[in-house]
Amino acid sequence: MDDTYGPPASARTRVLDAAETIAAERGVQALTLEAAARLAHVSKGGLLYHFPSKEALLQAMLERLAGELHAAYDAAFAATAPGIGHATRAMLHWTLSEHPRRRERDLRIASVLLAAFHHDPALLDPIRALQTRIREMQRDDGLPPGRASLLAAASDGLFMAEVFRLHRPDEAEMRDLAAELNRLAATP
Amino acid sequence: MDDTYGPPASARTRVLDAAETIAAERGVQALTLEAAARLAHVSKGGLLYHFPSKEALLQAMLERLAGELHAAYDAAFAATAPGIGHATRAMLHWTLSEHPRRRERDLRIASVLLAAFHHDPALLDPIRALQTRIREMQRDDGLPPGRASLLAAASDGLFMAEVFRLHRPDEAEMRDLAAELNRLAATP
DNA sequence: GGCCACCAACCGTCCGGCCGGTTTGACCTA
DNA sequence: TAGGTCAAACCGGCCGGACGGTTGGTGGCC
Repeated sequence: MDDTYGPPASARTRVLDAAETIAAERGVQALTLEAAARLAHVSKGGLLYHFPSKEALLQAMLERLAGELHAAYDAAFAATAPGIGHATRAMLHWTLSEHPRRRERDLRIASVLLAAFHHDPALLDPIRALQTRIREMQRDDGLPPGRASLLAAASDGLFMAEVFRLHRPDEAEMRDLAAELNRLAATP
Repeated sequence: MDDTYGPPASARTRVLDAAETIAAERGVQALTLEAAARLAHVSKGGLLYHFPSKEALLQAMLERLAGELHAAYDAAFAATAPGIGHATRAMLHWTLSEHPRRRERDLRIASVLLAAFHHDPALLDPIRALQTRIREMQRDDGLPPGRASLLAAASDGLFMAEVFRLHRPDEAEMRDLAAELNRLAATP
């Protein structure tokens, strides 16, 4: 979110933030143009000035999200020690990162994905592109065949548990799981 | 689906099948009471005779699905050789099974989950119960700590790629991935 | 006759999208 | 610097359609 101080956020940004907040806190079906406009302190007409249709709004949300995720992965890659499993360890570093609002972050991502997918599955294309890019970087990672795929799938699975509010590992289980993941990402 | 021959399917069953078909083929937002009734050759009033609300319909879909999945897991467990990682190998056997319509099966499950979740996340409780049961069986599986969790997450991740129509491994990648999964499910 | 299964027309609500305004502020010109 | 111009940004009421749910029936079978 645009939580930096300084000039007040533009109406466009406020609408995007509001839409994400509604989807995350009240669910996909609560995300209507009127609700987003109201939370962003913009009239419905004003919202439609920036996003001529609901699909345009969702598309903009997805593009912004995909941009952030690309940048986050690149940062994780740069901050990860080179060597065997570089791209894979970077991916795990990002998914397992313990910053305090990890849960909120995942919930926000999940809500945007669900809202967009509900309207039109094709809207997820920017996310598919990110996934493809990471898979390509993993290809020459020096890990045994199937290993990178397995770890990517596991990472996706943890995320899915968040998306659908399924079983979330407790702290101890998470620690063991993370250790196993990291071990497999560095063992040829 | 109820594709056995014999007495014609009851209206109730036809409606459940129709609802699943619509969700799978045309997406969650196309699943309306009218559409389901039409496809099932039942009037809207007739549908509401069996399912007094949309929520009741979705709940029935979920319960039927959860029942099938419980039975499928039990069958897989019985068909799996005992020993280290029994419950985990059974889980993998089911998710990786190569029966010809695996893709359709996953798509159908995904659609039901999405439709129910969209209406009310609490409707997924029967699925959560199944997941909890499998986790409990895995607890005393004789695998190193974190291993069962990892493999369960990977299994979920493969399923999530299907749910959101994301990257699906090609045949070669799938073979390597399956080999790696099975190896890890049998190695202490 | 009476009940079960089903029908078809209808209703109220909500939501996406449109439209005719109105304010704001940047830029020009004399 | 006062006045004028114009477009970008924004307003809020309205409409049409779709969807979930209701109601008053109707035919067949025990």
